[in-house]
Amino acid sequence: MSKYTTGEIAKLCNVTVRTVQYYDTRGILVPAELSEGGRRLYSADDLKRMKIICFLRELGLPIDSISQLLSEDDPGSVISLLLEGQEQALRAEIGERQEKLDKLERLKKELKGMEDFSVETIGDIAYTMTNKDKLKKVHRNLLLTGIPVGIIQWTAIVLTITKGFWWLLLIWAAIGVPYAIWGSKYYFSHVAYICPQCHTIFKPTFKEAFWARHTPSTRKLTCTSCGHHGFCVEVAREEAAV
Amino acid sequence: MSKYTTGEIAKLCNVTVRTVQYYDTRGILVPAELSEGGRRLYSADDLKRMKIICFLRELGLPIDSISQLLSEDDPGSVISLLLEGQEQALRAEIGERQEKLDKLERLKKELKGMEDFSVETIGDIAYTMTNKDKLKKVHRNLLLTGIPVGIIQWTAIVLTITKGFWWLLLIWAAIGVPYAIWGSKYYFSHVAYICPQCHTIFKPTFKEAFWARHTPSTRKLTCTSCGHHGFCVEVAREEAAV
DNA sequence: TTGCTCCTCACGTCACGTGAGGTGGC
DNA sequence: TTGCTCCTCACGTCACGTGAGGTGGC
Repeated sequence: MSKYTTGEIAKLCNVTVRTVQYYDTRGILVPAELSEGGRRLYSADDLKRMKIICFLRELGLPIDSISQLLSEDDPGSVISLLLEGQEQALRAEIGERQEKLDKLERLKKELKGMEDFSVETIGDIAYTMTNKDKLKKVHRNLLLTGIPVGIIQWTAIVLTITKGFWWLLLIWAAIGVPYAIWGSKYYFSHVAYICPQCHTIFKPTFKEAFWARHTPSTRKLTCTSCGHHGFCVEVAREEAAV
Repeated sequence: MSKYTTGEIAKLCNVTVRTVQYYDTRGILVPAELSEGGRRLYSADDLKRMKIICFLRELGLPIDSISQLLSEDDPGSVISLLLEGQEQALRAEIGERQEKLDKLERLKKELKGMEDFSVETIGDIAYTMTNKDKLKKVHRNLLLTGIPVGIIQWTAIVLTITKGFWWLLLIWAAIGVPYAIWGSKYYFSHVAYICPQCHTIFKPTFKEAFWARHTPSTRKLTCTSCGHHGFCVEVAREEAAV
């Protein structure tokens, strides 16, 4: 009858001696006998058991589950449950890492367009990233109301020019001008700006914001906190913003 | 100047009080001051710092890396290195889980076709799975040599029938018969079988294997170890197999 | 005074890795 | 006798979670 030492088992299963010893202390692979000097001696059956353990570990199953499976009277009923659970766990872990990767890529993309970089910049980017959906909602609200109004306006203008319906200009003014006022008010009361200097989130005056130069995502403003004047990134305003 | 307690910081950053305390002991977020009673009091800057820490933690960056980044004079040069490293780490982790998932799916598929299941069955499946590539190679070798021989044989047969070249039958015999003998010898000296009863990997006699009923992956044999007679899964023979 | 929050130990997690110091077995 | 293998503690990993027992602050 062939006997294996700890080191032999380890080599045959591509693990360390420490791992074989550990499985003994965990009670999952107890050697068939001990030598007089206290060395572990494994049988051929032990080797088979170890191979099974290693295979299940390669699926990521925790030792407790393997232990349960190996000591079960009817392993057939347990195995599918364990595998199902493990599959879910692995998918969850992959999803988690994927989310982190996505966030990381977004951060990398944002950082690429930066000239002078400080740690606070990361805070600003983090804020705009988590805030992005909210800001989109503000933009969409304005767009959804703006499109019908725009259609009415252009219809009025076209009819005025082609047909000479001058009275349509009155309707244009009656609808378009109040809408423009309401729209601007709505917009500037739902957004705020991040100062690139002191990284404070501030609300500019309506007048300054209305007339300021801007790009799709920034606006040239004066920070109400530190007085810095320059392009500031636009974000949706938090309800609890001070 | 607004001051935040541990609990307030925790709530504003969606973490537990314990986490905030832990970041203090790690020296990554030390409160601006302590109350007379020893309570942590955080400043607005501390809150910003905490937000940055939380964001970086959401990317999976270890605390040591964050600590390094936050204390760096020139964080711009460090950040891209850290992000690059983290991206690689995440991809590696995803790949690892994906591999485990693939193995798990293969195991599930194999288990589906099983009627009576014991733990040792997993060992057999594990063995066939890791052994699969080797077995494929044996099959391929036989196929690659068999195809040209087969073509010669069929050509000989066709010419024999259509043209009446009877002497071609001699060539057919001279090539085909030795090849069949060599091929069979080659095949059965490179495969072995797993007994479904005692899970031993055994080598049947040439004669029994040659005449045995078989499917693409099994063969009806008598186990040399336990004497069980039934269909046994075919595997490639290990060099060191005893 | 009474809840509620916060404080500091201190152990637990999971599967081993990594010495340290000693010994068995060929 | 000399390497080599193996043995048993025992601490370390990583970012907190979870009590226990006590106290600050409104």
